[in-house]
Amino acid sequence: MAYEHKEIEKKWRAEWAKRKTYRVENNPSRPKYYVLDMFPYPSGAGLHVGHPLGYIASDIVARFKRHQGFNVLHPMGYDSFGLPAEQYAIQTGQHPAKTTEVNVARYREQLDNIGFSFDWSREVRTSDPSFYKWTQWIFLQLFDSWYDPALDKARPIAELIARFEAQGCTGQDASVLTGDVEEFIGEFSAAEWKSFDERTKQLVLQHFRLAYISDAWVNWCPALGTVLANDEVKDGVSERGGHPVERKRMKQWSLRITAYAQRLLDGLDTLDWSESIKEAQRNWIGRSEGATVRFALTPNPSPRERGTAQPTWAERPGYLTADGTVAGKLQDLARENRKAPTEAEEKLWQQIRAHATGGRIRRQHIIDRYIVDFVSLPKRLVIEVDGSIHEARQEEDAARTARLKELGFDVLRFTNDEVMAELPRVVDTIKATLDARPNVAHSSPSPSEKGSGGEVIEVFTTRPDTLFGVSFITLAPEHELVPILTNADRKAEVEAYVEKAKNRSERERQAEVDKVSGVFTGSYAKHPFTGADVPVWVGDYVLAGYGTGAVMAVPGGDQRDWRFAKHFGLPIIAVTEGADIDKEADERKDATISSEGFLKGMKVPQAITRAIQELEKLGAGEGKVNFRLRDAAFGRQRYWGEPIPIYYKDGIPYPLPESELPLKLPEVDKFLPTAEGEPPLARAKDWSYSPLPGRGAGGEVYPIETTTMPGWAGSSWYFLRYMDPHNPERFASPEALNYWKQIDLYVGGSEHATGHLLYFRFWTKFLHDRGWIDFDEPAKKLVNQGMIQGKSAGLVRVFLHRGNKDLPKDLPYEKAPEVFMGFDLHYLLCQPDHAEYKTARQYVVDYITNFYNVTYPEGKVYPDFSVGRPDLFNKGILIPIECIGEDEETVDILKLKQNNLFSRAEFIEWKGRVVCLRQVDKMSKSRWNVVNPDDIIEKYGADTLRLYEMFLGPLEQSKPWDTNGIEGTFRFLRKFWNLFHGAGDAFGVSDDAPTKPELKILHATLKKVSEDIEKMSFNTSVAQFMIAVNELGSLKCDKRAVLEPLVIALAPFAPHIAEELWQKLGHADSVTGAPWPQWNAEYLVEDSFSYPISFNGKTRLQLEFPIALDPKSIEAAVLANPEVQQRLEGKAPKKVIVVPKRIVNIVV
RNA sequence: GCCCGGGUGGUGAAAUGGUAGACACGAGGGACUUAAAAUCCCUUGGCCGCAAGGCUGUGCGGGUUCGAGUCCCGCCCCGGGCACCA
Repeated sequence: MAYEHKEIEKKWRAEWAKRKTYRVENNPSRPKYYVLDMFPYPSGAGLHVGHPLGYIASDIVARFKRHQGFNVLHPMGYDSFGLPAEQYAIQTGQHPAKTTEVNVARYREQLDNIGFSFDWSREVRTSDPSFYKWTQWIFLQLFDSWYDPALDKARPIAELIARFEAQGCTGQDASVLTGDVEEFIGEFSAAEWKSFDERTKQLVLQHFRLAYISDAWVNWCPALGTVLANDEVKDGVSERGGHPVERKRMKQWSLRITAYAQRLLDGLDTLDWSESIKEAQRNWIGRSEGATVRFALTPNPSPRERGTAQPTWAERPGYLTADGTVAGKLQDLARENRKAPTEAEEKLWQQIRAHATGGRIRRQHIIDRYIVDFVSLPKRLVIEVDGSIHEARQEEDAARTARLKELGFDVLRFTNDEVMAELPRVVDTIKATLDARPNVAHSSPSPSEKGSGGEVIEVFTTRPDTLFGVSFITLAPEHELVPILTNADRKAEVEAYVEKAKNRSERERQAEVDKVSGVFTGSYAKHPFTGADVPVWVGDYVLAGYGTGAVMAVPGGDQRDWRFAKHFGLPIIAVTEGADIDKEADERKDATISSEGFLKGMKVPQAITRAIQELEKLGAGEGKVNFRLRDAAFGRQRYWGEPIPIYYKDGIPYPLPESELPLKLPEVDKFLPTAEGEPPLARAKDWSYSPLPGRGAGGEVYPIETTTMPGWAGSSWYFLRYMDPHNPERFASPEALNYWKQIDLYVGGSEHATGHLLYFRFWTKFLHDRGWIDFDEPAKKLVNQGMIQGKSAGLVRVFLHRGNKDLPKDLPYEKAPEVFMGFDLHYLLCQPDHAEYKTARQYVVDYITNFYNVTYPEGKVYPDFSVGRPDLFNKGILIPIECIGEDEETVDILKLKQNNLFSRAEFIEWKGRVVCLRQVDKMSKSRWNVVNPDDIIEKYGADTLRLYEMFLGPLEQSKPWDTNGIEGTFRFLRKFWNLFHGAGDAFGVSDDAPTKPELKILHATLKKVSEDIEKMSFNTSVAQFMIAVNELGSLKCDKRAVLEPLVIALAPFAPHIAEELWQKLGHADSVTGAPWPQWNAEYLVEDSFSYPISFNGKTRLQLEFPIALDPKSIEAAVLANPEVQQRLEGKAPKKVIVVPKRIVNIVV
């Protein structure tokens, strides 16, 4: 009987389903092993041969572990929320749930064809309400948590409230605010906390929650109509689709992943993950150690002192808004006022500062001769709260308002009563007014906006040891102090520069990295150590989003500062010994400090420590760790995602009660944003929540959040759901969580290095902190399978030159079909020196002339033509690979013409054929180079596909798909099958005792395969199986004692054929449950070893000696050998090295 | 620029510091067959040689070692990640 793969595989797929062979129970009495594949997104294109690579590898490990007696959890499911289904829905009106359903069915069918041991009873889908109920629940846990830096873990928000009630909020708590999006809300006492109203309290708490909403800089993608996470943006365009992305400030849900930065970094050391992934995460987290340094600002002499005319406010040094003549007196008064605010002022202040709106709001600020209650300097808006006394002073107030207007301020007035009675309305009015006003200072995304103390420029540096080399300070163009620090005479220049820098796209900025640009503000800051005046510049090499958006420039020690200094002729101070500062900055970290000051002569690390000490002594700075990691944007203006279970009351977000979960996706008429630009969920009818019974009937009704969660929400915790997938009470029971714990082996692509793999670790740590799980890393071991690439095929397009006056006017260009040629012909046309060049060119000219059937004036060569670029990634024309012949390069023109896009095309043959260029490329539907596993399975069977994908090379390595070698693995399976089938193809094995050589082959194979699976070196295990089959074949071995263990060993790789043979061997149960055959070293013992005898390391002959022979005797025997003697030519060897069971080397 | 990988026959690739190229594809030759498929055998890194054999060979240049694809130093090239990150 021949090896009939189709029948066998069909039979066993059905049998496995019937017997529930792969069903896994939670059984704490057995040792567990959890193997997981990264969640696939079920795309419409289906699986290609690259997808199963990792699944096959993990399936082999899962089956192997099962043979070894482990209870193996090996589930599969779908990350079924996502953009493609929604885009498709927008185009076709088809509900994404429906598309997803179809795609999932297709995936399932393809996966089933490959014979995986997935326990499908545990399948999960992120878009299933019974799943996303728990995604929403975890979100609510995040919302209900804050990060306690003292305990270094997340805690319930109730505990923060208790703390506020007991001790208020001290400066130390500021370190909780690690995100980049919110402003520090200031300190408050326990008494103050208690006096806050509900709304204020909620606003304050927003600044601490791990899931919070705020005005944030986001990556807005207009084409996709949504915001993107940092890892979804590459080189300024969206990773999916390549649409431009811009920075935009908008209300946004974020997750405070930054609180976990240090732990995410530290945890990497405990993980058995590939170094490249760990390195990518380290880069992404971007920890840098250094110091914060504060430079006090040096006021410029005022114009008045210089005897010039009364300046307008806008011309002043900005923050100095007071009239110099009365400033001193007013300052005292203002200070007093701040200490004793009226009740209304205090109430409003708490609201305003909690609101984080319109940049920083100052209170009791002096402007000209007046103390105003509140002011936003960047928005030039004054807010006054008038007591009853103002009624008698209306005239005076009018004069005051007029003066403020003259200075460029608008005044918003409220009465005490208004503030007390209608606070929300007052706040909303202020907000609306602020929002409507243009920003004079560009609002800074800097996390360091502290809002207290005197005016300073705060910088972050990793090299405080170079402080004595500071010769200027550079601010990012977006820095909030820029407009304030700009001197009147430089205003136009600075504004122009800022405007230009702001409008330059991220892409441009990256492209023009070597162009130095900047502008002097005219202001100076005080050096904290020397007291020297340091000029303040603006330069776009400083990024607003990192550190404080300002750097202390040390041109002697930092190459970027050096270039800036060189370009603008600023002083360059040598900071280190042996530096050649005329040529470049010295960035060495093992140097000795040479700049004048107390650090001189110290080594860099020592100087860093000392500098920080001194800064702290002066109160001018302190040691600080900075991270590049930003908080994760969590809201998407999209339909097809998990709804965020939040409702709004007075504009404040509140969690939906657990009993309301899952909050199901509502039906909408269209999957597009509303006319007002609201997300699609805003289209839903009755998208609101009423806490009282009788929803909508007399009870209060509150709007529900309209953004949805991003694609990575569900995948951040799905591995836990597989442990207990149908639990209606919890995301998974404690018993299941305690049994399965972490993933033992996680297999997937390295493209998830900084996205999924970081969020998934973050959520795990969070759930651990809140006591839901007792481990804080999700996956112990991670293996990245390489990509299987496609091979694109392309042709060269021929372009007829237009606009040539000599050409006949009636050439039918517009109607002309496209003309293509092969790459062999194109190559000739590019080689004017080639012998065939002229022939080839004339051939093409003749072809085209003939084809268009036109005649030309005598002596002219027409038509004039050019050809496309041969680079497929650029301008080459890709063609479907199905249209290529067996030789892998000749185009099958008839087949190609069946494709609509080419039906009218013409192909210029050369030497009877059209040759396409093949280029290794990403395998994707759009590149027409997809190889479908179903086709391979149809021809060779799933077992062959599985073996072949493993045989291709190391799992981690990327390689182009090539069916060249597949015959080899197919032949191997046939030979394996034939070992069990004697003459006449009848099944038959003998029960004779195996011979020594047979046992040796068997045990050598068992040893190699067992070890290789542990190492995930599958290509070498397949090779070993081939060796075994070849050798047993030549020995004509048909012994059960040899073949039966081999069936078990092969079962993880080729389960269908193994089951069939197992059954034929007389077993009623499945081979998957058979215990793994142990190899026995006894059978591998050799009696003798054939020693390579080398002279000076070059092997010359082989001599066989018994294993037991000691090195001394071997040496004697080798030297006694006539051939060796002959080679020695009578000379005595200098040295003889005998390595037992390895080699003999004679040194002459 | 920085940080990870990697570079071995015509191809995919093996190789605890110890006989480089296992295994497989492809190619060439042969057997069986009317023929094809299937199967089996031989050859297959390069160069020289009828042969025995010799020389050479793991991106390049050095080094360590009795012995280096493997370890060290300096380059080149390819793939991936990060990037005016202070």
